[in-house]
Amino acid sequence: MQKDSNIENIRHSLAHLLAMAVLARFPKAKLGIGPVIEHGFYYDFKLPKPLAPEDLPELEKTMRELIAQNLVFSGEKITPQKARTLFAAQPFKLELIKEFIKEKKQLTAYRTGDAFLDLCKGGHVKNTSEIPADAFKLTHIAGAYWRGSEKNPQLTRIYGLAFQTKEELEKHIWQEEEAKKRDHRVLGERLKLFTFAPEVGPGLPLWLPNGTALRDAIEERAKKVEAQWGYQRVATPHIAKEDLFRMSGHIPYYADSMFPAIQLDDGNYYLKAMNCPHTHMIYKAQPHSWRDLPIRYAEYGTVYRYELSGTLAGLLRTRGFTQNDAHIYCREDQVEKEFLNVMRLHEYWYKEVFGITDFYMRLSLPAEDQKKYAGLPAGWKKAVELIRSAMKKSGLPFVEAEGEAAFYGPKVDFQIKSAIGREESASTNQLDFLATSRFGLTYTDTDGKQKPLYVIHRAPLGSHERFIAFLIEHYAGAFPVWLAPVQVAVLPVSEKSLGYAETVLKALKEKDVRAELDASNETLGKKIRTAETQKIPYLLVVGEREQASRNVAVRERSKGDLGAMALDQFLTLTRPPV
RNA sequence: GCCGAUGUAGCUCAGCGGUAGAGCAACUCUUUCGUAAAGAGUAGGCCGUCGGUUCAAAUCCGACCAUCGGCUCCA
Repeated sequence: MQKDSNIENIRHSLAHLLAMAVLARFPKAKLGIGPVIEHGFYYDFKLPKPLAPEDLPELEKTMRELIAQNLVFSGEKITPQKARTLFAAQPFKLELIKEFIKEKKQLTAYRTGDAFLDLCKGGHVKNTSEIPADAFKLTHIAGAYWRGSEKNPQLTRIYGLAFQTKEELEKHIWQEEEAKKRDHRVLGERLKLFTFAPEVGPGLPLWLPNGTALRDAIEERAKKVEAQWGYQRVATPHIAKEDLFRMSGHIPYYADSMFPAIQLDDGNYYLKAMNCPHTHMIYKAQPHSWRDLPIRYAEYGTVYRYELSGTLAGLLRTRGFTQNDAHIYCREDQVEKEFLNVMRLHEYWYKEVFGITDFYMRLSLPAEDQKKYAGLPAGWKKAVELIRSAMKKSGLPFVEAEGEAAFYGPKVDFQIKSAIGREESASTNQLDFLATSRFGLTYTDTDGKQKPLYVIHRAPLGSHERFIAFLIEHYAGAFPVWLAPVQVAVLPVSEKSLGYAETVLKALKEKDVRAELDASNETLGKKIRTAETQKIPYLLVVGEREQASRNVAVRERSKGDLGAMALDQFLTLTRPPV
């Protein structure tokens, strides 16, 4: 429908109007770029003085006045020379012009009304009268580097939302507010999952008992799954000597992201930022025959990365986190099959276990700039071919992205989307063809000679921290029974039933159910309310009636009263579905 | 790290020059209760930290720390 194609034009036109409004206020402002984004638009400016959020309504008002003037948008092709004259006062535009000329692109400029001219490839409404004046809103101000590089000057970015109708705008704002209620930081607090302490430090989460129960439930499941899929578990320390990280190549490539060295009298020690080097030493501890391969070492390894303070965000970005890590050591002829199995494992976790149906893989390749990457082009090419082939065979959706590879090989990220559409990079997998040259990892082939080895790094559940953040938002805190920190709450109707409630609690614990007793001096209604807000899957109400019949009255989360039944019958309900 | 905003009791927030308040949570007492909030009372704060301005600072200014929204980065 025309409606859909038009919204982009409306958003783009609003970006121009925003630029006009800003120029009206700050005639000396320098213009960056003003593209359309998912729910609206933004425009970057170099401003003579900082802008406050309180200034946004005024800019909006100016934009509405401009809309009311029924201004005409008109575009024209311009010559490089003319472009340089027209935008002589706009250094960022001149930079773009220079680049476009180099790329031999046709330059176009768009005029809005008489006053405003912008270098722009087009996509506008014909007249501002087509823009609904009540369906956009300037939302926030943020800093953004010119052209996305921190080496460039930082500009002020103004974001706006824009829709076809006021109703759509309001609906979107409402949805954002709903999403905020699911924010893992909000629910993490309310469900008592994790916390942070200034004394411990930023980006270093503390897991409360409820959160730890969740971690343990996932980890126990992972141990079982990995045992079934042919992995062996290993464990390694959190620090290692500098030698190891020189060998791995982390020191030159990754040192900025590592916590600084601990200096001891036998040299420098570092907190590990990755588990691989340690695990490789386990592989190296004994000789391996071609018959032994593939060897799959799994571990829940805690790593520490000195992330920029401004990037820390709840559990999504921390400075210490525990990865669901494993390394698969295999021969070249095994790579494709192993990689395919890793993809199948992801599929199993996401679809079967967590009900995440919306996910895709992203193959990250090196940028044109080879300098940043450690490998030889030949090894890269081979590695990419092996991965791509496995990806195709998996039948799972994937995209390719340039310039985002790890320094030791191409990587495959799994992007997962939660029930509310938040997309997260959940898992990173790499094919490492440098382990032989860096660490001297080999195997003895049929001819008795040492042959080079491939290593697959995989982490389907990424880190506990990020994955749990995702799950909190995905389930809105209402975890399935097998994950719920507290699976059952026993609620005595009054203190008269406390004794029987304790008997029930004991019976549940004997069956390894994570159960709690609410012994507070409150009404039943209050106890139910408290338990429901804690998202506990099952509540067992026990009063004199239940005590007499040796039953429990079961209430299921969000479904309500299921009636009385024997405890054994109830226990069959709480078994995990798989 | 950079840009911007914010920082008051465990939590959510009010107060915004004359030395602090509410609701929930906690604790005590009363109540002994049948499927989403019983009633009363008590306690709890160096108003993020450190400086400055002022007769007087939670309130104004500065620095730092932390958090939030972005940028960059990333599990």
